[in-house]
Amino acid sequence: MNTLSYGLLSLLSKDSRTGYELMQHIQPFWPAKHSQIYPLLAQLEQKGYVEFVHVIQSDKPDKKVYSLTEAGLKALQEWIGLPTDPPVTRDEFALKIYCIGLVNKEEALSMLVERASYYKGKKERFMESFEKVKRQSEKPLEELEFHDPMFANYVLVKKAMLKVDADLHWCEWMRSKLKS
Amino acid sequence: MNTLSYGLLSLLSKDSRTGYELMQHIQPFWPAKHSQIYPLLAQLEQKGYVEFVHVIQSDKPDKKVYSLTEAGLKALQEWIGLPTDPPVTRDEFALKIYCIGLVNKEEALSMLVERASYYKGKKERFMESFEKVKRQSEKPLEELEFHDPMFANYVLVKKAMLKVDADLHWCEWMRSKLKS
DNA sequence: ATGACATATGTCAATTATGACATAACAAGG
DNA sequence: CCTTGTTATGTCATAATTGACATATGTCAT
Repeated sequence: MNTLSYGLLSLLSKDSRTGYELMQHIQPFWPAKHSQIYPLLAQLEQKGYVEFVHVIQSDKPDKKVYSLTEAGLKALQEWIGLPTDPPVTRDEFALKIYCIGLVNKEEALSMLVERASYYKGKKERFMESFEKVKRQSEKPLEELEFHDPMFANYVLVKKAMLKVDADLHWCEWMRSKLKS
Repeated sequence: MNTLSYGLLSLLSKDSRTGYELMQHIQPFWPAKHSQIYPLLAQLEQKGYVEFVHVIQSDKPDKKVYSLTEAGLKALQEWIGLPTDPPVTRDEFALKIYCIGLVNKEEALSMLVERASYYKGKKERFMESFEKVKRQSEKPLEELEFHDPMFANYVLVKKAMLKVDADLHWCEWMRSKLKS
């Protein structure tokens, strides 16, 4: 059982979902392609941690809706108690910045503009998620309690926003550095 | 040629370094073990992008000091102009937070305290790097110019600090949420 | 002295992750 | 009508990454 498998169980602990949906929703925390997800779901099903029902759709292709089993919940709870690996970030842009002096200022500036716009797009999507959480929640977000199912959504979007703000802030700071 | 290979060239564009040193210094941008670095260096040498000299040491094991060649510099410059992959972060802790409601508040709080202390340690190390850059630089850091070899060190430490501050800020905010 | 740790390089099996291929049904736009 | 995009599931070869094993020297603490 690798981390991604536990991640899938984690998502399934809130809602039953298809492999396709799991693939989409796990991206912010643990990027993975469907070609990695589907085999892991089959494994989890064999272990009895998840189960699925075929759902026939007329407008779209049929799907398998997965749910967490009792055994899956138990496995998930044990995993939470285990030591947590530190986050891993691999950033090609930072590697390029390390030797940015090799190109001229104009090229460097255009790279930064592009990266800033990438982060702006990300921020926009996070703001949309934030609004979505706000709409779905009955209470004002600040009053959400620990055990409320919306609590995690709220705090994780907050986390994502803080990080993307830091990235954007650095980009803008760099741009002002390069313009002078 | 994968991203890590170009990353190694990037580091070598500033200083000649051993595989061991490259492994240590590339961690913040692109975590990798020595077992991945050494074979890539051999590949890069075969391609003529780097060269090395054996250095015999009496106090420590002998080492190979790698340098960037002209061909390596050319390859590096071409890579900088190519489109840059977005950063990838995999965060087990975030996956656990998603289903944090499964455990009690006390356990959640202790997980956050631990994660906060992890980030504090990271921040301390970044602050040391910052001080080191400050000492090595002749000019005040804010006055460092684009082509100064210290410029990249300065802006990358700044980047790391901003991100770790965001992480720490979120941890403390979460702690206050859980205590109430 | 004995074990642990840092330096230093290397190989190799196993795991993790990606990209390509494959199929299929419907929607939307040109 | 045709291409492109989304939904939906799956396999497989390849690539990237890790963890274990291997070796050697020196230091430092117990």
